[in-house]
Amino acid sequence: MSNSAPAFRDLRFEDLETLKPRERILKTAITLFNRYGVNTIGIDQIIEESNVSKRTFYNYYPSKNDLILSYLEFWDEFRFDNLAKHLASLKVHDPQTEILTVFDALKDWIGQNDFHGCTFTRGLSDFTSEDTSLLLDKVNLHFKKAADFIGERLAQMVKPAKAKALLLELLSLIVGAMVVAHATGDKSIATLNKAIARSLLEA
Amino acid sequence: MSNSAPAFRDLRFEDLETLKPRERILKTAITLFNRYGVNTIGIDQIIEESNVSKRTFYNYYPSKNDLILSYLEFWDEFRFDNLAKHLASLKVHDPQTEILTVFDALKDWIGQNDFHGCTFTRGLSDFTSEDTSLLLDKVNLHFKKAADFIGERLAQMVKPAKAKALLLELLSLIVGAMVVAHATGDKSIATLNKAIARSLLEA
DNA sequence: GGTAATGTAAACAGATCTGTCTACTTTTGT
DNA sequence: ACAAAAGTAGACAGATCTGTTTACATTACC
Repeated sequence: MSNSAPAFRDLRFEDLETLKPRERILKTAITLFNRYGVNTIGIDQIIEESNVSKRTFYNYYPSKNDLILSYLEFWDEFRFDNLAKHLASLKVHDPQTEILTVFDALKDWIGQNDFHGCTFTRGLSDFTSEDTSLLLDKVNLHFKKAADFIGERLAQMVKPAKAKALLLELLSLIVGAMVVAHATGDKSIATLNKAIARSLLEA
Repeated sequence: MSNSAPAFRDLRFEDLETLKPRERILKTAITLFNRYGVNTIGIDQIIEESNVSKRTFYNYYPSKNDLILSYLEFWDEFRFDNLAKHLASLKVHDPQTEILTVFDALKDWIGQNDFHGCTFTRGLSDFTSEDTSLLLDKVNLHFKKAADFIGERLAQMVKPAKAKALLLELLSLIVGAMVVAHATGDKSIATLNKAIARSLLEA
């Protein structure tokens, strides 16, 4: 696992044939991994659907795990960039408002066409073997970044003991929304949970 | 996929060598599937760790999917039996109390040694191919049973429009607790979310 | 005690998967 | 224009996985 991810761009909406091989491979992986999971999708299928030769594939991604790593990096980057965009459009910047903005970003994430559950929640279960420990690290890092973002703002609002409970509750509202949206197809849960989060923060 | 599950017993705490081959296989599968997932665990590994010959394995479980099905049935049965046990010990039986009891059962489930996330939440992602559609059906049936249990009681408490939102919120609190407990290792989330559920139901 | 059921051990077939390698073609930069 | 870089096509090795089969041993039961 050695390659760095390509500069961020929204590969999801880019035409396959206009992309260079490397990004064409990644875009195909994003689609297939999201839909069927990293374990059931083989290299051969990604190679075929991205119209690339096997040699070219292994030139850019020396192993399948490298590709999965880039896939995780893509979504991590995408999600935090999206959050940053929402934050930038805020008029006020108090901690509570910023925390609640996470639920607006969440709404985008859930609402994307072809949403098949949270990549990172899934990763908690997918990367349990020794040769995927680096991938599990990436997953945990993503959760840590999210927890830190919220935790830092809670620290400005409430006492530490209260902050600890609130952090767990907020994380639960976030991932709960994703799983419920995935399982039921009902996307209103993001808005419902934002309201619950607000009432918790104002209590 | 043809075999029926063995009569319910808590195989999780039963000694391997005291069990008959069929249940020895299932117990091994429960342990390994929970920890590493159904996709990364092979038949050969289950056969070896359950001290059974390949022939015997295929005698009881004609295919790997049969075993996974029994595994799902085991947990479905276990969870609803556990809920029933909690319900039986209630003094009062109003709808709200019964709904909140789900969080007590959830606490047991999360608190089990070797908890590695929700079997059924994971199944939503694991069973995405054509030859696992029956397994996905089982997963969805489990969620439907849970949703029905809560939904029937909500119908006695609030108006339909309110019930729809409450159902999603409660399901989110349940699965959110499981994922957060899995990701962080902090099991207090079950109790925290029960309190949130209570305040939602009393609003 | 003898027969049928149930078990062990392990070779084998066939499919699939990751990753390597060879031979050839196209693109690109200067 | 021409050399280097990047690409295609695809055979192949080696590992792994599911499921079958053969040959033999043990257990259970009437």
